Amino acid sequence: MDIRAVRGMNDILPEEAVLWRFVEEEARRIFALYGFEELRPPLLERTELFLRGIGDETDVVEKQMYTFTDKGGDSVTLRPEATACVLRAVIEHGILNKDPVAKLYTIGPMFRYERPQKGRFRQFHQINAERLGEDGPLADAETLAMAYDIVRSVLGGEGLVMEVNSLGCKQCRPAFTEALKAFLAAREDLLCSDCRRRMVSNPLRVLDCKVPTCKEAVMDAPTLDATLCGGCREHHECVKEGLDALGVRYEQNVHLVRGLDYYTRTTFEIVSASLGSNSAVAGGGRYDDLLGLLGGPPVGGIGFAIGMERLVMLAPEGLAKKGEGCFVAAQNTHEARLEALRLMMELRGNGIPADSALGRSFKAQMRRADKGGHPVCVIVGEEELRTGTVSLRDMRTGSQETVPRADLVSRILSVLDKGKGEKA
RNA sequence: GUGAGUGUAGCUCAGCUGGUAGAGCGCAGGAUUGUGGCUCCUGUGGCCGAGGGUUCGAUCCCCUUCACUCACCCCA
Repeated sequence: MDIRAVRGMNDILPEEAVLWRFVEEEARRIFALYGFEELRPPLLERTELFLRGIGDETDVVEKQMYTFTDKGGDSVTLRPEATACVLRAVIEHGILNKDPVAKLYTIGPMFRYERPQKGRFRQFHQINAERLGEDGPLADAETLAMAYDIVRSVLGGEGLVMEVNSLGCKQCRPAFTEALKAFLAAREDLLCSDCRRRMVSNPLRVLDCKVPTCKEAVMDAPTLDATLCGGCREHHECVKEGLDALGVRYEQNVHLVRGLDYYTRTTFEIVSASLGSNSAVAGGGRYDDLLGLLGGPPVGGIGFAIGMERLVMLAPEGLAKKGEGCFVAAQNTHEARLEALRLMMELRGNGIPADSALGRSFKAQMRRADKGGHPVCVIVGEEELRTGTVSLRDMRTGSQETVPRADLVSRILSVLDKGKGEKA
């Protein structure tokens, strides 16, 4: 084979897709519980949307976007994240004019041109939520709780930590940034070479550095919560009260920083130690100025993204099971095979999945019935044809019964039901 | 963009100081001519990532290149 998948873009094979579907279904179920509705924007947007939305000095925009000129001469970009896309759609369709509050989710692929490694790909998938028009802290708390619920529904809560922080607003953050720059400048010789560069371009990032000496150097750096303005401080305290009320355990992480420019006030990450260096399963926060920046009404919002690859990677074994149906095996005669076809159509007509491998030897058919994990095998042979019956073999116990053809559907339904009951 | 590691069967991997490949799993068939799993037997399967060099001879040594993986960076 010469042609391989594009670097960083993965096939999700049938065995894995079962789990992916499970994860998506859990997310949709929980979104519905929280009153969120789905919005599906396109994968391709005008490049300027991301330049304005994400910030043109961020890494994502500077070096990670799949940008090209289309045949009409427009610069377009495969979306690197969903927030800007959803907000664009909200503004374009005047959604907030009909209802001042919008709770939206979207699930799908994102694209960033990065070097792939564990938990990081060029096409990756996010479960994304945006909540617009509610600027109060309790909306933050509830949104964080929802993110945690989704992650926990797949991972079970073990080894997960919800980390929260406040980045302040456009009034109080500049003061903090200045204080931090001054602090770092005084300790420049203790920092790694990357951090020396960052202390100018993006001083907040230094707080997040993983180099031990840097970690030590910033131990007693000025912290955000010390310089937050009264409004931000109150907001943050109330978010935490809300999380307490919702029963979400969290840790304050004053070094938690986000890579996209638009965040204000509340930010959070859900991290898992077992993910290696890309430890965040989910991340997000509040963006009070973004909607206005993109030409929408001056209201705030809060959102998050959950990394599906990372979620799937951490999911326990055997979480999602294949749907159960039956397998139809026929003896090697033309008549038996035709009868098998008729039976399968009748089964499917009654909503029962029916698989087969009619061209193969009878033994091979039975083997496939077993490997496919079907609980029931329907057997059609000369004997059954002659007597107007079919044989039903319970593949789990090995017991077999012969029933009148007319009773096939009802018998199978009851066997499948019984199997479900035993599992539950 | 930077660094390190790894490329051998569909998958996971062995292959000694250079002599043109092996196992397990899988798949197919049989033992069991109408019955899966367990067991046993048989079979299928490879331009040893690609190109060049050294050598009588290279999966093995050298160079180049590509791919993958991990880490940095950044993020979900």
